[in-house]
Amino acid sequence: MKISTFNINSINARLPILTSWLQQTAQDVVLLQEIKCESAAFPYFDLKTIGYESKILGQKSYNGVAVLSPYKMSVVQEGLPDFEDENARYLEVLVETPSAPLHVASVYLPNGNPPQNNPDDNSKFEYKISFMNALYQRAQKLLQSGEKIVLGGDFNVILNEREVYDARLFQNNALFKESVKQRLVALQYLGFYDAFRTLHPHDIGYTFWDYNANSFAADLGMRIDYLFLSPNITDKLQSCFVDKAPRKLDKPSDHTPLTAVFDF
DNA sequence: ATGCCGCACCACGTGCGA
Repeated sequence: MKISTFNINSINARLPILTSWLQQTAQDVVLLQEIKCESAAFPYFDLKTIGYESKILGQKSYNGVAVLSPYKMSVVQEGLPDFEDENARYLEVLVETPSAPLHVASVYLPNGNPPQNNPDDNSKFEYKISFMNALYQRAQKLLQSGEKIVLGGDFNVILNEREVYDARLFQNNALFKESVKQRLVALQYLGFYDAFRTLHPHDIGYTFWDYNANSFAADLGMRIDYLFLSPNITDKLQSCFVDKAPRKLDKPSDHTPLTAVFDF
């Protein structure tokens, strides 16, 4: 069982990269973020042609999340429960894999930094905190179900100074605020395991590099994409790695996929 | 990196991202 998360930064701008990556890596479940389109513009047919069904929560221009799989899927939750959200940032799907039903969520957490033209506006940060609170509540409920669960996506959180190329530059950034880090730590204390860190306690695991300058070539990255696993699949985790190949292509996303492989 | 790039769109400038 191979599961990946990938912030695609517009699925239509990235369709050739996505389809060739899918064909080369043969995924069982893919969690996409920032598809940046509504259902009418989503490339269902192109993905179906290479063997993938799609469930999406779309939005024009911004945000938008999706789950791809060759297996039967049913949507469980569009958006977080008890959380009014005008943005498409959370999609929960039950995937009927050959070995077991798998409950997955594609998560695109808000960035939380203020708009450029209004640095004192903290409304986006408050929105981020509210989203994280609602996500915590949902995660708690999911764990109680006893199902096999993967919460994956772009969490827009740098957990500590070792997860970014230069923490000094992010001291006041919404990705690195104490209240934000604490909430992602709290999610783990519920019983969700950070797949990459579970198997790689010390390795660099950057998943994002800015488009600017030579961020990727110089490895000026950060680890902000995660696969969080329920305990009943963490013990079946065989490997977890950042797949840097798609980031090296022409016209890449600024993120690259994170992949986990299980022995079920 | 306080946007040097790239995306979408009521598009040739603006909003947004991390």
